[in-house]
Amino acid sequence: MIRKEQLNKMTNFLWEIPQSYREDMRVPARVYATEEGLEAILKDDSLDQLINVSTLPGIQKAAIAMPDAHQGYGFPIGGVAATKYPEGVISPGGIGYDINCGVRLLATDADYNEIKGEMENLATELYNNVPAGAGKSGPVNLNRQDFDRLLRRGAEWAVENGYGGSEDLEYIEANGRLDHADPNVVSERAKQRGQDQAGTLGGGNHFLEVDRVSKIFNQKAAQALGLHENQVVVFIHTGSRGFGHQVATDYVKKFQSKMNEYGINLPDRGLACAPMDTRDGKDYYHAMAAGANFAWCNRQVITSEVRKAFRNVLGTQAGKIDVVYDISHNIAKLEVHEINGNSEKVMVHRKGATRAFGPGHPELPDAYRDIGQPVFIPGSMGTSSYVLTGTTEGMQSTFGSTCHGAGRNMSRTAAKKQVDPNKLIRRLKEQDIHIQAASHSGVAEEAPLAYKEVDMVVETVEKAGIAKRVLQMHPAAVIKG
DNA sequence: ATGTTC
Repeated sequence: MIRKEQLNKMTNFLWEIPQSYREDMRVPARVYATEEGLEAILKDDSLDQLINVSTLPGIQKAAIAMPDAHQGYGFPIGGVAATKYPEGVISPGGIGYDINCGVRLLATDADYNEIKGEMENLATELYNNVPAGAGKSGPVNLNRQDFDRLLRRGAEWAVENGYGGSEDLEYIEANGRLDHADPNVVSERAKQRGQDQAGTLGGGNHFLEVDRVSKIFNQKAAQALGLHENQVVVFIHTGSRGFGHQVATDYVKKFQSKMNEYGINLPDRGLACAPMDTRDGKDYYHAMAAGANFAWCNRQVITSEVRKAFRNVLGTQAGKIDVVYDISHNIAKLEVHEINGNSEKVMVHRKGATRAFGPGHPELPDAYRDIGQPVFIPGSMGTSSYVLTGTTEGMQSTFGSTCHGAGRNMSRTAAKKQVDPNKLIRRLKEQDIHIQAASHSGVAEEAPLAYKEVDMVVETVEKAGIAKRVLQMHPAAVIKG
């Protein structure tokens, strides 16, 4: 395992393992962390994994880890790797098994103090409207032809079928649809698992949360996002469910058996990949795009169910519920970035990392062009969450990326041993936080003590200059799998 | 993350 002495301190918030550290490194490995944050990251294998990532064919500039980094499959969670297009590789392990896991924020017109008394009813109604937990099916159940159409069209499919309005699409990364999604390169098994899963939350760290805006750091940005203090907002964290998981499983297995054929030799099987200019590489990208589209559709269907639940409990009091934005933190995107003074096309793998484009980027909605891309950073269950925006500096240093959450610092097994879920639920209720969960052991696994301090993670990315705080939110109702 | 070990 790598030790602190082997890292060069570049700034108070950035550390580097030079390319000379190991012969097979193609670029340096960099980690954003405070001194204290680094100690936590060094406790698991995430930086050794980051060094392995730096050996990927075609990797550009650096393998990058965020302050919420922890050990994952092959690649660390909280990592960014950009590979040169088209001769570099694409790797399912650099994207994650939950393809296009991401976070969507909705803004209601309600004031927290006015609807506080309805929060428990709202939690129950949301829980009843949005199936939570592993293996649950949702309101959408499609035949194969319609499901293929959903995979091609993403969030658009949901809107066309009565889940939300077309104005929602403008406020989703990539407008909720990646081109080139191809159902023909997705296994039958993946389609079977996914065809009744749109509109479901899933388990693990996924959640549906009602929050109040508790503190504003940047008034101008908050205003552009349509957010103000004490406003009730809704936070949705989920991904592509069993569908994306099966796509990832299929291609990891396929690539692992063909690494010799591609002539690629890597230090960890979890890095299995294919050159983007091969049939296999293209097929995975097109399958991943289908997974991404499924996840956007999922969050769009859930949005529509949330609107229904609010109407059922509050009538017109909730007002119009708008999509603020929808970000992806497990995805690879073909983007143009400046590398050594040249504009280069790269496949930016973000695994547990959020795209954070700076002000002026053409892909941002008009209303957000001047403030930069909104970024949503959830804390652990029952703690606060943050809205940030991307920066110009981040475009240079991290391919326009930042962190994605608090990041675990304890295993699920260890958390289960230490936490009594009923006690935790009671304690949170005393703080006016209402939990509705499908699984009590899931609640224990997600206890705040199993996570790093989100405030520390957010402070690190802000001080490092790769994202800027806009506001803080505080939970009032939490739906968990 | 995941029909939580095809």
